[in-house]
Amino acid sequence: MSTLADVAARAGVSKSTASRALNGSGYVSAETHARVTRAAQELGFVAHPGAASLATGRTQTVAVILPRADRWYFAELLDGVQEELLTGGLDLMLYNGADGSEGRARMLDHAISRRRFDGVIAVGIEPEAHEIERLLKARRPIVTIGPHSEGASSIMLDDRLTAHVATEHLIDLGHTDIAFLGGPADPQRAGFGDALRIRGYLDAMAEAGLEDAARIVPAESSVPGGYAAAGDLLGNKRTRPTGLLAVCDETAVGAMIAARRMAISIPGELSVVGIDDHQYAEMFGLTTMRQHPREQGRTAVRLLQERMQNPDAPLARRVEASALVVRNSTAPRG
Amino acid sequence: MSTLADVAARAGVSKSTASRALNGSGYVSAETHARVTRAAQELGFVAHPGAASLATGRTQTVAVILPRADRWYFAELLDGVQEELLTGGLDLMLYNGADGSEGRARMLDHAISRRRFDGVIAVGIEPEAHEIERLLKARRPIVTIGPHSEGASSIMLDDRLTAHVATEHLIDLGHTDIAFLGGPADPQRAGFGDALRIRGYLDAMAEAGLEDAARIVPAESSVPGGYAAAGDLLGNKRTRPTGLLAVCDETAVGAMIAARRMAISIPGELSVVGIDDHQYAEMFGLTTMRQHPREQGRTAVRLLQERMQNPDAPLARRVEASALVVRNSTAPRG
DNA sequence: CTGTTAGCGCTTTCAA
DNA sequence: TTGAAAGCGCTAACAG
Repeated sequence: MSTLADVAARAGVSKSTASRALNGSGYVSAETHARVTRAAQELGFVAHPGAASLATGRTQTVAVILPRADRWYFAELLDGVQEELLTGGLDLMLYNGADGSEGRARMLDHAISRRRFDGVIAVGIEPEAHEIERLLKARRPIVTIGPHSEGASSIMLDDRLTAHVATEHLIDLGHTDIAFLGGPADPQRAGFGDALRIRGYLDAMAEAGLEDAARIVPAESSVPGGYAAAGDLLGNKRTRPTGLLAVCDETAVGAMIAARRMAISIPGELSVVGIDDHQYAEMFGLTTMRQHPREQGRTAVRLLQERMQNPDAPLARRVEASALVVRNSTAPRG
Repeated sequence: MSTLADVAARAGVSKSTASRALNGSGYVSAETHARVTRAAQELGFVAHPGAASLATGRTQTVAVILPRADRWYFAELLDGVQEELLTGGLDLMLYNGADGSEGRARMLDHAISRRRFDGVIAVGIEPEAHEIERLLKARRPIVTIGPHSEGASSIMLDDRLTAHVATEHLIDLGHTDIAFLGGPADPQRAGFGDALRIRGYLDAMAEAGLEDAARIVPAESSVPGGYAAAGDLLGNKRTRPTGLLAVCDETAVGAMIAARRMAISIPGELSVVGIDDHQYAEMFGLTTMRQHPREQGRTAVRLLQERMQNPDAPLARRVEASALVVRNSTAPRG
């Protein structure tokens, strides 16, 4: 509850000197600095953020836009962002709402108009939604995680390569009938990342001369989603593939559970590869492409901070690689 | 970028009148009100939150303290909170960090000292951590979700009754050898909710004269946690229980997967009950006690708003009931 | 290196 | 019902 004036009085200096000493900006003698810091400490002084923001235009807050928190990937990301923000003394204002949901647009408007943040980390924003353009109008630096957008720094998994490598892994094991499990029923509406994963899968199939065998089975990115989709796909023994690349580990796990229910042995009769290296992958023995959302979150904060300090800093565009983690869900074609 | 002064000028009134018109406080003629609102609209005016907060002391922000975002329960809760906050035009400042984690205390101090929020929603705070006391010092209303604390409103599941009912369900089916799966290895360190669930389980067992058969098998509240713990528990056919109450659905699902791997039929040889009605419960046919974290989140916001508007409003203490949802994971003892 | 002086944009008495 | 004026607590020129 004490104000800068109190601190200044106690230290026997003016408010401006106190301010300078506390912010480390401008010249202050070592002795004065010490006196002021001590006074502040003794009074338990903490600057009123509203007042500071009014005076400087800065808020020490980062907005995080997230489609949802209930998937492993996003939750991990969020944790990483939070950790890194904390070390910088920045606050995290969360705006979570599904793409295209009713509240989402309203949320974004609300967020932007109140401009309560110095920077934005936007996760999984679809370029065609033009959300980035609206954010850019707020003239705050932006880092996207997922699809890259003009005017923003970005971090993304090399989705295409990831799916390519995963598919090749199956091909190398001798599989020729490999299905891709994931994406919406209407492939046109596939999210950016999903579309790239499908692309990588198709490329790899084509390179191996298997383009005719390629098939894409829509599935939600969740365990029940993978379970349901795999149920249909694996039901008929005649048409069942021997290899499966899932859009993410959750979907892959769902498929594995479905397979087990149908008494299809993994990896004996069916090899499954996921993408993520989800917390559950280990227990299911799932072969997968590992990515590090937590690290991505931390990196996003660092990139953002650079541009918050220097708005003219160049935009960064990071593409992350993933590594194949082989467990027991894949084996040579029987 | 336009300020209240701009709006006032455009509407041909003073700043104070404009402010009154926009905030709906005080007397303003209908005609003036209309003119001001129009002017504000045309200019796309939005009050600078920092300035408003400096003048009023209020921030239109609610802090949410969460142990983690990667579990279904917390993620759902968060979504509910966000939705409801949005309808009230409030912003959500997130502080997530595991109980007792290194950053957690720092986070809380940071949050409190900056007092950037008008109220707090604290999820799963353990009473003995004294975090609530520290929050109360910030003199902001608090709603806890989970353990109740003096001085705060609270919403909690009736954990004890829930576990009691779930256990009774198994007893009614004729089971006598029923284990509880969950809680830490050292029962003293069980979280508040977990401890109550264990209590409810023990009570029900005792009431049925089964106290000697009661046993508690520690397990993490996660699928892999349930899987690992069930592996040990179910391994020996001699000592294997016929009924299992898991601390949450994730643990229950893990146990079901473990059972299936060991070719233990559910519900033929083993009945399993969970708590939550998790997104996955349906697909696993899991019998469970349903709770509604999303609704709990919304309710928390409403309770908080009441006390934000009127600090003298009485503290609320809501205890929510859960309902038994019977699926296919439970059956009469074979 | 330090103090004085103006605000930042809004709300809120108080008088009119 | 409206306006003038005084801050809220901080920062940032500008002098000194």
